Amino acid sequence: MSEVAPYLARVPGIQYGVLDTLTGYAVRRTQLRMYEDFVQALAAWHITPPRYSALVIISLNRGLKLTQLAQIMGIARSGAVILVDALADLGYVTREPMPEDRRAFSLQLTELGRADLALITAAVQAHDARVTARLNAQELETLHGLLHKLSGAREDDDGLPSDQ
Amino acid sequence: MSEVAPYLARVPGIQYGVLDTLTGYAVRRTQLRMYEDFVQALAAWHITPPRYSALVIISLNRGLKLTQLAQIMGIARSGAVILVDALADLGYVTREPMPEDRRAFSLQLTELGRADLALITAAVQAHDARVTARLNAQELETLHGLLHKLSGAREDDDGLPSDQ
DNA sequence: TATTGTTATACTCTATAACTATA
DNA sequence: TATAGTTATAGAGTATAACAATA
Repeated sequence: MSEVAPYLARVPGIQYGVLDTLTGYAVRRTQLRMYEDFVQALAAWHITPPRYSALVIISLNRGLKLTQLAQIMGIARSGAVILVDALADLGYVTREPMPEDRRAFSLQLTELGRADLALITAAVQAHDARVTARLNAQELETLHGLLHKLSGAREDDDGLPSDQ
Repeated sequence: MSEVAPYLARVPGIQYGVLDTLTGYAVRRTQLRMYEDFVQALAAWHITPPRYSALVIISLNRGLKLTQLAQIMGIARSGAVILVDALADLGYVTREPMPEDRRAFSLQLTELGRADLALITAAVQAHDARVTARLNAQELETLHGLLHKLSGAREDDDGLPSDQ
């Protein structure tokens, strides 16, 4: 057993003062709690949040190059290499040669990757539903709308993809 | 200039699929964006979110021991040592001997720490207000209430300190 | 010259475990 | 024996920079 309790759990009898008025602190508490639950819930699959995001994005956007994946995820190319290596080690992703550019590879989900992604997605959705179980459908919709405003959507961005 | 764009920024033309339906993903996007903005806004003060939380908690809860700070922040004692060392290097915190237990120290804010904390808090509040500028007062109140439900408050927890 | 994927390297943050001095 | 603070060490996760192959 660890000496460390869940991150930022509220301790009775402690004054938090201005921290309780900051949106950033509330978001951080929530994110740490959900992240931790995700990692535990998906531990058996060896899937972390970034790995799951990469799997979903690769599955939905065929022929993605490693550099594109890095841009989409906002990480360095060297980080994308490590991420793709991990997904390849799990047998979920392969690097396919691109005839039109022999420097690059096309990231592809394997059959196993596609099959397991369905199961993993079910586990992720169950985790998400469990953690948000205290909110009803309308509250969830409200929360998503508010978070969408905060997370950088531009006023003129309708959120729809510009092509495909 | 870095090769890396802000983390998880939405890329036009990319399909995100199930990711857009997950509360955890929305919270993570928001948290990363706000965290990054905090760090930039407070860079001149050498204050990160954990350092700020520690400063506030030390200032509001006199005579705190390092082990208690670690428990409150949900980190290991070794991490609290590093945190307190950083705040001590900034001249904001001192370790005062506790006559009743010569193993322990009482964490105290210095005069400089108390004075600068007021200025730092103003900068933090300005950052928080700027990042949440797209939400009106009622939306902010709604968001805080929803996040509070998600971040682990128990049904029977009125949020009030049990003593002091 | 620029780009793609890769490797080398380092920095930050976090953890566990062992140590010391006290209790 | 147990606890408070510390130190040593290691593991993620991230970054920058340099490299070979290709454009």
